[in-house]
Amino acid sequence: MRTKDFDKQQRIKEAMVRLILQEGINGASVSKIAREAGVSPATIYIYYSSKEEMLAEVFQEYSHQSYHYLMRQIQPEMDGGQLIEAIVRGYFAYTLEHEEVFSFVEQCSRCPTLSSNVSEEECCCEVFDLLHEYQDRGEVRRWSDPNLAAVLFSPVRFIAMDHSRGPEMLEAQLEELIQMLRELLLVH
Amino acid sequence: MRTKDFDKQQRIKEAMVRLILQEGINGASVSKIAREAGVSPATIYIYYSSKEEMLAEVFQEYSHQSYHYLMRQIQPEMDGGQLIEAIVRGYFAYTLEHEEVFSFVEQCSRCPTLSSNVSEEECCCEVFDLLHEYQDRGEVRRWSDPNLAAVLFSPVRFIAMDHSRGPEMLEAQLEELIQMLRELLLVH
Amino acid sequence: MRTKDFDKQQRIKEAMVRLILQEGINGASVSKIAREAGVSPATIYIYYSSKEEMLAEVFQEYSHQSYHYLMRQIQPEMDGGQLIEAIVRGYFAYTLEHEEVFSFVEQCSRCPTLSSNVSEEECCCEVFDLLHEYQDRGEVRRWSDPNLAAVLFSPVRFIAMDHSRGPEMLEAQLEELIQMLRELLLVH
Amino acid sequence: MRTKDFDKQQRIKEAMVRLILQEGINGASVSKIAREAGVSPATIYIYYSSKEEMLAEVFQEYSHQSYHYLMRQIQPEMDGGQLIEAIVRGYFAYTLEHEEVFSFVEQCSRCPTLSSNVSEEECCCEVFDLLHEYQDRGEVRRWSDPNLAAVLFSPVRFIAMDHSRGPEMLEAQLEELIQMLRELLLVH
DNA sequence: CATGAATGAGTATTCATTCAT
DNA sequence: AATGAATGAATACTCATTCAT
Repeated sequence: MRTKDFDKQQRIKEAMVRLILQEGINGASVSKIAREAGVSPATIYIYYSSKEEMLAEVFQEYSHQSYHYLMRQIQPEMDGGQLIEAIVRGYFAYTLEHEEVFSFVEQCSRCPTLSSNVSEEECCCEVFDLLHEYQDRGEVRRWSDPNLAAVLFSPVRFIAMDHSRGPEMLEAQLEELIQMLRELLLVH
Repeated sequence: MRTKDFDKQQRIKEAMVRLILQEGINGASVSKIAREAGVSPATIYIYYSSKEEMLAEVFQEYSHQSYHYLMRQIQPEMDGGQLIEAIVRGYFAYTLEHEEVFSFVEQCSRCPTLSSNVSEEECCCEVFDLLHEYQDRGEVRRWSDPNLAAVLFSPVRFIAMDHSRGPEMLEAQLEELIQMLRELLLVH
Repeated sequence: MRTKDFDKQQRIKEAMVRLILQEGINGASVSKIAREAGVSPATIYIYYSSKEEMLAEVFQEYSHQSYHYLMRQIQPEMDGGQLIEAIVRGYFAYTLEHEEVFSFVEQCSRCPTLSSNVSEEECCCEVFDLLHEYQDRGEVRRWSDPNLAAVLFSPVRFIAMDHSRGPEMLEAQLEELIQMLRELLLVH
Repeated sequence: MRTKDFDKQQRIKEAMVRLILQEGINGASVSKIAREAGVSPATIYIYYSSKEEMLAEVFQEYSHQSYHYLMRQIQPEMDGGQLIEAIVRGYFAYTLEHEEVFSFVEQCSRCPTLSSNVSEEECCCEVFDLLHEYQDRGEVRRWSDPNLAAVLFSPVRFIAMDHSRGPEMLEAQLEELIQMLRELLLVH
């Protein structure tokens, strides 16, 4: 018996994500994904029972990824100001480095048939744990978790989605956003 | 027969937006839209030269709608604090009242084949004009336009997209967000 | 607007029936039927909402055909013996002249998902009416309708299905069967 | 391990026949049969070289089964009238007890790609031998073998296929059919 | 302007079969 | 002998679009 080739599954996931970045969630048909991954359409159905299930499963999996990435940017000795900078810059760097996954997750989270199963807050609970520590140490203000998430992540995503600005404008905008969030979130 | 034709086109637009809310951008096929609008598929091609063009055109049109709605919530005699409340509450009310259009615009704006043509900033220029007045009067701080947009609109959208919370929780969250934005944006 | 081309629907039905004779109910795929009928696969779905529905509808339609054919072979002035001969020979002639339809109906009536909707007895009610007249006139014995159908039609079908015998053997067999049925069914 | 292998092949055959009763000859795919039998699809190809060959072989095998069953219902001391009753009731009992095999054989025997290889008369030669004895003893009339088969078996099959009648109606119908066949076949 | 019929190219999915272990 | 992974070709069906009226 041949053993399951998990590299093959990885290639399927990557092909799907790549195609969805290029052509939108519409354009990513099963046969295109198969061709892009170098497998037969039938092979996809060994790993996923339907296209819908595949989307949902990969969406679920990748929705955590940005927060894991983020956590790696943060050092324990940082103070509150550095933490906010690390989060904003780390999240933004993620959107650049993993453009396809970012675009994929953004598209899926807007799709009514997919988004219901994945909640943002479950994904970023590690970040919340960290923020709670800073709140307990009196460095970060005690705004509620949902609003912390709302102001920390969605403005960065908003900036990352706008491809019209040049790199130095972006840098200036990020810099200012960090300043705004420091004023808003740090205890003075 | 100007009104009748206009009516038909309006019905097509509404049918499309309704379908996209229900079934996602995939599920809205031309025939389904036609059936939902009560016209023949061929009729749609009288008003739009292709499905792609139809999506783009209606997206363009509706992407302004939330800001027009917003502007109607604002009275000239409001002070800065009232302005911020009106913007946040107005925008959130819009996402509830025009759920389909909101979902449609959100989906389109993440779709790589569509979003390139419509920039958020063009859509909310009226709101910027207003904010500039308040900045000139020394009531609102002089953060850059892109970051003003980022913190004023995307957190509200983020909250509006999360359907897991009950109404009284939502109200508390909005209240807190307004307080946060007042601290951040008003001159003290 | 183009008008529905009922000749096209006829060609679809004939193509289906022809294919099912040649390759069995397995081999008759929608695309093969379309190719055989000279239309696009999509066209079939203008006339039938699914393959299952198409099979069921055409089966229903054709299951009456043999009995209509039969009735045309019968003259009012025939006596009981001539009636039985006309039925047996007429039914057998039908199986030869409409080989594809006969094979199609035989196959469908054995398929558990199709046969439940079509009852043989509804199809041959005209023949029953006729037999009742002969029973009332004292020419045909008063066996029950189901058993009349059982002995009049199924042995003929059984003979018609066996393609191993030559024509003169068949003729002799039919002749004998007629004699058997006369003995069994006529009042002496 | 002779028994184990035999077991596996038996399970495959039974799974196939069961599935064909439930879903028709279309619905019985190799993978479904394998799943139903609890073996791998590849295993089926150890016992049969193709699906077509498997169908043909199992059809061939099972097409005799009803006549073997029948022969067991018959005692040597029966007279002609009892013989006919035993055949009719025995055959009918078979269709009830082995519903799946009966349905399977009926479906296969109508399928043009399968039926050509199996002739009914070869299958029931034991029954013919028996009938010839009764004919030689002057109890059963000397109708030809094909017509004997036609009137003895196909009406029963016809009745067995009609699932619309209740059990007591069926009993009455069988009773009458036995009477008919006694009149027709016995020497008076 | 408006239509329903018509379609070739595409959709997601399953098929019978073979491969590698 | 037996397996589950793998597949190219096929499945039923739908798509965006055009045609003829």
